[in-house]
Amino acid sequence: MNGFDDAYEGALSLSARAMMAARGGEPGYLEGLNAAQREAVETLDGPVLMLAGAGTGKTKALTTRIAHLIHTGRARPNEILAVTFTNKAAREMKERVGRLLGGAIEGVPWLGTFHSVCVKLLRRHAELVGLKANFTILDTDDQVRLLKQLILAANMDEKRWPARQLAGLIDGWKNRALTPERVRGAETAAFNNRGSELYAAYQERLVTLNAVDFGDLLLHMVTIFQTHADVLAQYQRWFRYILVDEYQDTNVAQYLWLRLLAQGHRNICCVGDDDQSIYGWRGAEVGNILRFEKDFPGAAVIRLEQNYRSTEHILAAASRLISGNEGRLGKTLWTEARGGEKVRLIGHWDGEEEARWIGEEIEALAAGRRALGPVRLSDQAILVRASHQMRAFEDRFLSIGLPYRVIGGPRFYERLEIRDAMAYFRLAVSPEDDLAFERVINTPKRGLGDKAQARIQSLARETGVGLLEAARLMVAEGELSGKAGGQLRQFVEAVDRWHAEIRAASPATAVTAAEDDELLIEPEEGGIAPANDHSHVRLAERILEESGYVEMWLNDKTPEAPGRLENLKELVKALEQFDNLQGFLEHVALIMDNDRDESGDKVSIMTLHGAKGLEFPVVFLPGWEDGLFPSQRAMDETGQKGLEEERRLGYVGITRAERLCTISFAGNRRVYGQWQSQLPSRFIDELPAADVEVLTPPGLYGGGFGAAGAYGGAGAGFSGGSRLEERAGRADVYNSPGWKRLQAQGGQSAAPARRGAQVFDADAEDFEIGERVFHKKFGYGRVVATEGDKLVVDFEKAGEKKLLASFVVPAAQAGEVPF
DNA sequence: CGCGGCCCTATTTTT
DNA sequence: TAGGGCCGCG
Repeated sequence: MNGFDDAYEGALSLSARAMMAARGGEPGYLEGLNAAQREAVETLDGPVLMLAGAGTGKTKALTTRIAHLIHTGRARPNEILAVTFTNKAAREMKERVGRLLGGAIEGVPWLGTFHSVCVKLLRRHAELVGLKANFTILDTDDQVRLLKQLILAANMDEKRWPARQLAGLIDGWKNRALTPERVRGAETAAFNNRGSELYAAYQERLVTLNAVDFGDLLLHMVTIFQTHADVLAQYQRWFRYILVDEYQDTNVAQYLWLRLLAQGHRNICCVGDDDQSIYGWRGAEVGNILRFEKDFPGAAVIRLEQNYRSTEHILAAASRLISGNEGRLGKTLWTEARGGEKVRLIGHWDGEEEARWIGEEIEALAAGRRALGPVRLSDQAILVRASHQMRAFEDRFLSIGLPYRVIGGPRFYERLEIRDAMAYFRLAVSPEDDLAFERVINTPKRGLGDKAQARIQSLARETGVGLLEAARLMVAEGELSGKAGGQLRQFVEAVDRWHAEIRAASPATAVTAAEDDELLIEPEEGGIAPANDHSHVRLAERILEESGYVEMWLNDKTPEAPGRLENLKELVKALEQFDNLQGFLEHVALIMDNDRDESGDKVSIMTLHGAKGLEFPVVFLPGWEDGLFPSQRAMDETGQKGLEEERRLGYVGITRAERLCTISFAGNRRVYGQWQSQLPSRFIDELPAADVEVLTPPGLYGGGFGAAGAYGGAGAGFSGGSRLEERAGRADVYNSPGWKRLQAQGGQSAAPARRGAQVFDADAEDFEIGERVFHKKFGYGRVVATEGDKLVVDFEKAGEKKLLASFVVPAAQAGEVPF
């Protein structure tokens, strides 16, 4: 996991071949760039917006730009800040920059995720937000546990007001750079009127615990920059050139952070593609990219439009689909590639059949029984909208013995046993880490149940010390009887022992104080471990042994236990690459990577979101059915905006394919255990007929997909107009019992229901706070707040939801509604 | 404290 | 349908 740092270092010290390969006085790395890429590389000063369509070589442009900045002497490596969203992207960039530069370069660029860069900065300035430099970073799990405590402390029903929901709310605020004081208006009323209050309490608690959550990493830095001009000035001077990857995914906090850093020299280069913005639901603001030119007047806007990935048909289908969105910056992707397969479209009777067909198709491709010639399994991918769709494929592939790999899923560092082990390590490093204490005090069971823990808690509160100290007091006073008392004593002693050992090994763990004018810290991630005696690895093993944790799993006879022990071994092994436990914990908090073995010839199954940035020769896009894709929920919650994001998701999906893209849908699908008839996705209607080949499955059900008629007759007529009527008119071509049933049942399926709801063309201002309303799916509730065209409604059954006013009717009218 | 049964809910996910 | 969380019993 840390290998890339070593690779990076290694690459930097390689021979300077790439740079020496100058031709006509030009550095060799400029060769092979097209005109636009070259412009993006050579326009070094001032703001640059690089609009890079899918498959247009943006990483190449970005990394070459970094190399060019360094090579031309424009900046020293460590004066360059390059931020990405994922560790994977950061790693890839590091490798490629290293390869480009070759020669002996002094220092390395600050190249990492927003979060990892922020941690390093925040450690230097922690005291400015009331933290100590060694603060811990909580993950979602810790966060939720903490919030749960606060909700209970506020005397709220944790069932009606789930901590997860509050976590989401707070996350959203942090994404928008809202500190508790800054939450205002209707939003203060969120979460049973206690939202901002609980948020404030949570922040206080975090400071007490000397902890931050992921959102805080950015938020605290923005706060520091906004309130300490000297600190900001220092970094503005230091980071002379800034590069940002996937700019369309930045949220408000990240945007502010970047703007603050760049506003002096304005040497900022943002790379993004508004058409690939698919993370709006977690706070990303496409607006950031759309208004770049306003924020940075005089910005050079460079479009990367030549696609090197896909066939012309695939590109044409994707382009047509995305053209349905409004407010795009607009790009026209083109390719020199001619010919190739059309996008294939096929309908199936149900989800199982779809999985069966795709399985057979994959095998046929692998065996070379298709026009493309043999395609390895690892060159084929299935991209689904929602992870539950994966199951049908897994079931099918298991039964036919087709090797597959699910990408995504539960991550290594999120596993129970890993989190437990980490909590032990955390406690050993920082005995005052109360959250870690809570997590492991009774794991394995030590007879220290709720009652004993409550007593420790209250003693800690009374005396104002941490939990471990309180536990020590209780032991000293002999307040806990018999077995539990002995166990607690042993626990405290063990932690003391581990901690003493760590201190002996590295007495000066304190982060060096910040110098005023110079950044002495090195940007690279910790963990390049030379003279590493591995004593911390042995300590970690002992911690897991002495705590009884390993034994606990040895004694466990559930089928998962052996796997968990394996994982623990793997965890300990990962430690070898670090100097000490502290370094490991630091690193791991941010690298929640889940690279699993990418070896083996297997089909990949993943979500569309997970596929962003990847490419495959052959791509299957199943489940293109209205309500599933586009997702009903996305449309309910954010209306047109949501639909457009879904469309971008479709665009991302199609553009992953290099040579063959197959879209499919099923007429019937089991949803929450109930059979539902489905309508083909509206996005299918938006594909260009000339680039699509409609496959009719022989002998399965009559007629196949109605597109044959549609394309032949109506042509472009599928967009616009009354879709409902059109679909009804086409019902004869959906010649399947499922679709017939749909007709008979009218409002039973998702699509007609949606239209039913839309009968009420209401604006948010038509509703009053406190008004009782009815929603088709969520039932009755009261309006808590209005926000633009949206309402925040506290539903009796469903809890609080934010949705478009048009999906809700006054409760009084609900009786008259023809649902 | 552990287990069995009941109830409830049910995208997308990175750091 | 299915999995997770919670409660109550032994």
